[in-house]
Amino acid sequence: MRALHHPDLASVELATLLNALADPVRLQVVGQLAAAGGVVCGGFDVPVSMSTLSHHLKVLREAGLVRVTPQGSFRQHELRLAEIEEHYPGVLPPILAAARRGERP
Amino acid sequence: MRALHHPDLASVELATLLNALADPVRLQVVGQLAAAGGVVCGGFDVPVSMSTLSHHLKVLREAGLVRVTPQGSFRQHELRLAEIEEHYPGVLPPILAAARRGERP
DNA sequence: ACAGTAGTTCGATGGCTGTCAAAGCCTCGA
DNA sequence: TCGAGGCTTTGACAGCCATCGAACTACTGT
Repeated sequence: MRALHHPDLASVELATLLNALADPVRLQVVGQLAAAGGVVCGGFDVPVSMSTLSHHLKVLREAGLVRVTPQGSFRQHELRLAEIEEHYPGVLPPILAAARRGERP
Repeated sequence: MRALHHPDLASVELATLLNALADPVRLQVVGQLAAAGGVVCGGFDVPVSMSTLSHHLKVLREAGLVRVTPQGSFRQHELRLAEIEEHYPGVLPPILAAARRGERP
């Protein structure tokens, strides 16, 4: 499999990070990642096709928001909370809280 | 002049708010608004044309981020900090801080 | 009334983006 | 080795978006 690049948070623009979060589907994804402690793999509950979900996960990864680690034929996704907190302190937690508050089916 | 609509923050989606902030120019604008206490009118220091700036200010206004009040032939822009804080507590301040930290000419 | 200044809107354009189905990889288990 | 499951990539497409110059509106001062 390909290299699976994760950018250094220092090289990620704030606008890029916010842009990655500025989509309802991706907001749902990070919300579920935060709720599940990052253990979820492809079992996300989102209203899009598999290929579209894959695209969104790629956007999140390239924005430095999630780390993807292949484990067998699965892939584990987790939020890079600590690193983000280091470079953009205080930015992510309130957004996660608002996202969690905002999804009630 | 037209009605100059300002949305109720309760009807603004989180994704909309983040999307309004997910642009370098608009991030600069809100950064300067935060720094200047919201008194600036059209004296923004941004690398785009007047019409483009006007477009960005419209996006920010329709996302509930700024309030625009016509004063004579000028227009005063200010952040709706308190209202945003009420509906999305803790979201804006860290972003403003990061934006301020991120612009050094 | 007139000219000037502040700002918006229009029309056009090129680029980016979210979406899907279909085809392609990897990895595991039989 | 073969098949199946899990995920990615490709190709295509429609819609949105940032950008500009030019035309337009609105207000002020003379």
